Amino acid sequence: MTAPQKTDLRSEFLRELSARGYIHQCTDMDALDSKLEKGPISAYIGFDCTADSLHVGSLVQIMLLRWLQKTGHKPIVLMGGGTSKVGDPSFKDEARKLITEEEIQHNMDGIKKVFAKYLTFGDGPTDAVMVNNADWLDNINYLEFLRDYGVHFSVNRMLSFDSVKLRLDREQSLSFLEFNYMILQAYDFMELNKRRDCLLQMGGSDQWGNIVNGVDLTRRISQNEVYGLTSPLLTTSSGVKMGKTVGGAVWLNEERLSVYDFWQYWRNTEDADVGRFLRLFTELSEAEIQKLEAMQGADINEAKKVLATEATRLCHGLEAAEAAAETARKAFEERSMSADLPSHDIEKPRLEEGIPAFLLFKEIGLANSNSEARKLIKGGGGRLNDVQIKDDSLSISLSDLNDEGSIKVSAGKKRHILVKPA
RNA sequence: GGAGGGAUGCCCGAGUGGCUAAAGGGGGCGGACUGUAAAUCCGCUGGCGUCUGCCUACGUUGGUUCGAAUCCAACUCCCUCCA
Repeated sequence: MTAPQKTDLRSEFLRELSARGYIHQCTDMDALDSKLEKGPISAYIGFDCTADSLHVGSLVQIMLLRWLQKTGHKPIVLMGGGTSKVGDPSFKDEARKLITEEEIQHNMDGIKKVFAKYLTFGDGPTDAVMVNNADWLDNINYLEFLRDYGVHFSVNRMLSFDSVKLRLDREQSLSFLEFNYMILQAYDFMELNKRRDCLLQMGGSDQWGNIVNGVDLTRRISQNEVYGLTSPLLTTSSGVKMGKTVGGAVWLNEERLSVYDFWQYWRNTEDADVGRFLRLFTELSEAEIQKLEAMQGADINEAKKVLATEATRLCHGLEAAEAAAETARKAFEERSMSADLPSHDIEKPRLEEGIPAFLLFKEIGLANSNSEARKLIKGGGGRLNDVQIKDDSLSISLSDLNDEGSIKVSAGKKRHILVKPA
């Protein structure tokens, strides 16, 4: 494993990645650098299709592919249609339903929409392509596979990888099934090298062992030299995994998370993370970033707004990003109503009658249960048109409509929903 | 195959017959302070629109008991050691 050496990198791709903090480890930095310099190469990253959208946790990987394309190379998005069919190996909690073919197809369609925002797909030399490992994994014959490929895997060597060493040191069990995951992923790489002349696999640092196995297998079977590159595992400065908020994961699909909420996620970045996130999640130049991250005290809020708008622009487009920024500006800086806050329609007759506050909070998604809504309100976190309410059963009706013709319902200071009669 | 240990709420982890919706911590949510930040302090953290009430919950199923997370039996899964 070679540590990143930012000094003598020549290819645009690696220079950019290195400067922006995307690189954790690389199997052979120098050789990869020269390959990249000689001409366009194909590189891939694998994604599971266990949900119909990706979230912020996969964003670094997506950005890697985007930079790859931007610097003149060809991204391959590998969907784990084959591996997703196997499902989670540990059935410890409860026998979870296996995902059906239809669900996998549905999820792939959703994920495809995400990638369409970040990459340009097509048939051109640097156009991205999407492939599915079910195409070659589905019909593998066990014995044949073992004889052809199993012989190339040394258990001794596989045991030496950090990913499993930790498990072994802690004396926790490592199932044989997990070993096969590693082998299947290695096979993917070899297959992509054969089919599409793919030279590089990227992924999170947790994928290192799997990637290295793919590099080795490809060398043994095809006598081709391929490379692996991993990105660091991202946490916030407070040590929290990225991408979780009140509503759950920070999804990249608009159907799963509104553009406004996506913008808010970045706006709420911790001070200490601003520079790092600007490099990873926007395409601003180093000079601009240095200017932004140098801001001190309350000024750094301006940098956070830039971060939010830039990151949102990549995912949802400039127009939507700026609209979200404007909505937030009105909501937080003018403390005024904005018609663009997420809204929820309630049938007019019900509003005429009046709805108890806690039921309304539950219904519009500001609380997950009636009790939670009651506790929220009793704890002072419920607001009606910016006025704190203390009675959890307070009847909310048409008489609470404000000048804009809606009712602004808030949980805490940051989550607002406009209730509109319909 | 044999011996021993274990399974507790979102996570970690206490609890060995009633005082247990279950200590403590983490995480999360809300409040105060701020800058829509961090740190700090405070509150909340299974569900149920009638609430000194009901329901659900300590791996699963059954049993003992007035009463079980706690005792017994069988089962499932995990770990350690031996073969």
